[in-house]
Amino acid sequence: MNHTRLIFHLDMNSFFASVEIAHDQRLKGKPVAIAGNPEERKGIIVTSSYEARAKGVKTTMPLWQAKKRCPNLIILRPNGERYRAASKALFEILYSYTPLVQQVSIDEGYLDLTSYLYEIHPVVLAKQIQERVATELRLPCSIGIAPNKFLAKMASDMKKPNGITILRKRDVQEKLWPLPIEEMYGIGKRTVEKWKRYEVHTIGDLATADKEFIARKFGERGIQLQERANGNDHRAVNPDAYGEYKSIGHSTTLRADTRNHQVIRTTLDQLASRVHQRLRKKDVFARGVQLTIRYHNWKMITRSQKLVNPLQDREELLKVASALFEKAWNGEPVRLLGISTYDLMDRQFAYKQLDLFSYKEDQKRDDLYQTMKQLRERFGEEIVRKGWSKLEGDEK
DNA sequence: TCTGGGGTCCTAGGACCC
DNA sequence: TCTGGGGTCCTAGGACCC
Repeated sequence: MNHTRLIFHLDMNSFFASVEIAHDQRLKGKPVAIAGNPEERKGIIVTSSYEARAKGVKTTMPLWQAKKRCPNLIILRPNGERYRAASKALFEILYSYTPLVQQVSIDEGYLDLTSYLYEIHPVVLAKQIQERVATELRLPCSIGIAPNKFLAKMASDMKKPNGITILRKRDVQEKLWPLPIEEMYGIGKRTVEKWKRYEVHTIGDLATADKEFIARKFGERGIQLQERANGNDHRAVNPDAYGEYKSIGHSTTLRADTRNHQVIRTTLDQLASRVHQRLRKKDVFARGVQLTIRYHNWKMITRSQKLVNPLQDREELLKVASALFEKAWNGEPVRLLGISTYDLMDRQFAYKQLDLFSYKEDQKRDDLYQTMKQLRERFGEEIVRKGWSKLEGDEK
């Protein structure tokens, strides 16, 4: 039951920038950043090389600000195709070690290598993987080695680039606890202040705080974080988690804030098309639709709707999303629009559901037919017909 | 000259049912 | 003549991550 596991977390170092450098060696050693097009108001840093970071370039920073900090910054547009190809090659390498690989994003994944535990030293194994990624793909990565996912994740973050870090349960107190609370995976900018208000400044503070107190102030989530701060995490490496989407959606920032119905209609139309294409590609149906509006002042609202019958059809999706928009829009200029689908199900389940639905409709018709028949038998055709037309007339 | 786009998970409140 | 409590589903918002 209580077996020791061997979990790796592999994290690519500045993935997009590294792929570009691997593709064009002349970029090596230079400050490189990947960023969107400022003309379309998408000019933010997606990622950057370590040379750029050294100059103060940071992810999500507006491009103009990055240029100010690093005037000789080499800026490239994202090349999704190229990154997906590199990612595919990376995971093929990982799968050659074990089928127990859980991809968590394009450039990051967990491996359950427990079966190697007494065969080979974990660090030797990690070096081997790192070497292969470096020689076959010309890409750097960091690997965290631990008995569970949380510790492996924290470990891979400790040495970058090209790091290998072991974090055993017995190392937690010495290596994990001194870290500031903001470095804890799962605690973000928004809650750091709250934690600090309660004198929780380090991961160690969180680990050793009174459990009742944590539960009272931070709820279930707080307790979960405290468990992890103590090095406990029982989540399994789940190879199927990636790709089993819970939602599929697209959103886009408009070139300019707008109240223009035509622009909004066109945008929703395009978003519906993109979402529809992906639903079809995965061959899934959705039982829920969510619409997102971000206003000129960055205020964001969402409106969602559950559906009786699962949909995949583009027109239906557009209809639901448009209706949600009309209901939600306060008339102020819109900055961003998004359409997302959720409660997804495979085709065969969707059809079962549709069949069931039409079955119910049929059932209702049958019931009505039976009732009418009985009425006719009791009161005669003429009376029933009059009653029926009176009813219909009353409705108008 | 502000601030992208893809997701997951959690919480809180209201409706509704028993 | 004052008003329980639990469970489930749905919606909206928000935190967080890459």
